Amino acid sequence: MSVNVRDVAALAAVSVGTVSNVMNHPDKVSPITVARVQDAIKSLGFVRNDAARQLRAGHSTSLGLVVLDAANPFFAELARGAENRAMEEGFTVLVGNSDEKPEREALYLDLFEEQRVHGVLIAPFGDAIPRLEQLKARGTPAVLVDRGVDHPGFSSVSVDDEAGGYLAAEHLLSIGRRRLAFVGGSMQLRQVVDRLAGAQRAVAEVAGASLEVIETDSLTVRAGREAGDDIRNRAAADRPDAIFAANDLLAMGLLQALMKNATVSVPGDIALIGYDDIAFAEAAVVPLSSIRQPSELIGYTAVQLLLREAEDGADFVHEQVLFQPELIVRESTGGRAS
Amino acid sequence: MSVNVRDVAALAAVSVGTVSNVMNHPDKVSPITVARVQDAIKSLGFVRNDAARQLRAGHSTSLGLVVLDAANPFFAELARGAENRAMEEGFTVLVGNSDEKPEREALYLDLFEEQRVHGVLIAPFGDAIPRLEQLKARGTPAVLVDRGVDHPGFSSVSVDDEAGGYLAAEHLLSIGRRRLAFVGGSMQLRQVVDRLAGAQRAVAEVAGASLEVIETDSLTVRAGREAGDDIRNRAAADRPDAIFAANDLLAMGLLQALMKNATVSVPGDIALIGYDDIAFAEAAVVPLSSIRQPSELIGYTAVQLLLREAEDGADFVHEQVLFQPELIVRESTGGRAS
DNA sequence: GATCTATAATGAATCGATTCAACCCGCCGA
DNA sequence: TCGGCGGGTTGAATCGATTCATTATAGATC
Repeated sequence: MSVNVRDVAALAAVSVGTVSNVMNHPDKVSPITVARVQDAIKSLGFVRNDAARQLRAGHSTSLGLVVLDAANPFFAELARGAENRAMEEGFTVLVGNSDEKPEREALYLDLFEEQRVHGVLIAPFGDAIPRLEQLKARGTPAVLVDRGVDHPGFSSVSVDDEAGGYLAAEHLLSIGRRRLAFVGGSMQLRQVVDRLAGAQRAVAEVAGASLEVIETDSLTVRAGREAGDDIRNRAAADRPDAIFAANDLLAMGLLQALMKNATVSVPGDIALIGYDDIAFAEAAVVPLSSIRQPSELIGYTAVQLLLREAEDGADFVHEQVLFQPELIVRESTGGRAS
Repeated sequence: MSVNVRDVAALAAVSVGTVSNVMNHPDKVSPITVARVQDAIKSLGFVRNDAARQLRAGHSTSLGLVVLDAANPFFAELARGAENRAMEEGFTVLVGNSDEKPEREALYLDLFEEQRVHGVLIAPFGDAIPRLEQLKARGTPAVLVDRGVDHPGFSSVSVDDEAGGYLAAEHLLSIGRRRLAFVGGSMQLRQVVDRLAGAQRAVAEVAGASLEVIETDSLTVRAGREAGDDIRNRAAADRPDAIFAANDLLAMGLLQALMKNATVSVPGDIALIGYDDIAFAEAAVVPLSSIRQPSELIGYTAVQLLLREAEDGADFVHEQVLFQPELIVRESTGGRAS
């Protein structure tokens, strides 16, 4: 049925080794032969079998990437950055969506391991470190993205979430708000915990300021809407006067829910700031203040580190890259329209 | 270095064939042996090599999906639907991003073919049919998504774009607008052409109505912003009084650009309707009217068809599934706030 | 002409899981 | 006692590209 190197070799009247060389080391083959083999390939419609190639090579030319939510533009951009860098080196990126579920995360890691991927990028949920240790022990390096590690055994590329949380809360305080709320979850996500910690630090510095913590089950528009409904249904006096949402999806959901029936005005009654600065934040009902992260750069850099580690092997020095977040002020916290 | 079936067989004191059977046909092996082999697998940390498996099997257990823009939530949802159905049958989905570029599209199709994927789902750009014919001839079935085909050789799952375009334009006309503009591109995309055709049909039915066509180079927020800047910079009298954008990303970009410096009011000066009804449309500066498509269902159904075709082989009857679009009215065309 | 070098080309061995024809062995029925 | 049956198990053959030690050829040098 399918055409293989042997068929090509026969038609071009050369050996299989030569066909292989034409595809992988054309400089080792005379130009005339190259041409003849390529003609044969074309006329037979030969497509090389990657499985056989991989089997021999011992590992694939793919990288695995596990994200928390593929529908979140932040991760879409991160993935794009990763893909770009990978493609420059001839690698492919397989994207798996954990949906913040440990079992799905595990499933993709298993899959990637069976595929003998060159390495794994992961935005981990909960404590995936033991599993990653296992991978590493079997020769598959891993880099954590969007999440720092104290663990010296792994490289990571992330943004200083504590600093970002501080920036956000400090900004809310600077515009005179005192009864802040933090909306986010799950608390299994380090990003969320760190952003909250930063916010708490900022609040502690200002006398009379408080920070209520409203935990959500995920970082989605839906979860934001639910939290927003709860807040809207409170007596006006019990509502916070500012909300820091752990990401922009939550913030968008909050925004929709709060403004329903014109119950709450943003930023009048409640100032709102998100996190990630996704493209849609600027186009929101009330353009959303946010904390910008270099999403594409994170992916790009992570692949860089991963490939270096795969190359250098055991004597690779793990690196913890930490980018700094940036405050973007828009109308949702009283900034002028852009 | 790596552990293989032979090692497992040795430790469990059975043959390699038995190890394989434990993994693939446990019913053919006595319970005691199964247990012994599984112990050996666990204690050695054996992970089966998918490349070897695939080589023997002749094809992988993956499906390829080529989308026009992975950052577009419409395709993110479509991919999720596809993944869900695929996972139910034990398949994996590899997602490739063509970015509306023929060469990237070709690259991913090549890649998928080398990987011997079970089948391909594709939202094609331009005329990919010949290439798909080639794939099919070599045994890889393909299903077109988000795009109908007259071609009987392929299944397709799409939404009636002509009807959707008609719905959108008719709605704009029904609220009294007469000087419509269609913003979209590239015209190599059948979706865009069909939506435009539907709009033209609606406009032709109303005396005194006109439709200007403003072509963009892609269906992105950026392209929308550029088109919006152009329109904003026109003399007020030369601006259309309603715009139908070929998708929501364009519409969001248009919205941002038009409202800059409060130059143009939406829907006052210009009514605006998008297409796809992505989650962010509802949360836009001015909540966006749109044409809703069952994105997740499209992906789900497409995988369904693809797997059936892969199963049945040559005697499979190709099916053209056509969903109907739905008009969603919001403030950007004067609908009441929800 | 003999010797050496550089360049091309060869093809058997290899990667690891799966398959399948052959085999083993205990047991039943004749 | 023997043939037959069938659940378990075996292990060589297989998938297809790549590698590498070996061989062949042409050209250069003395």
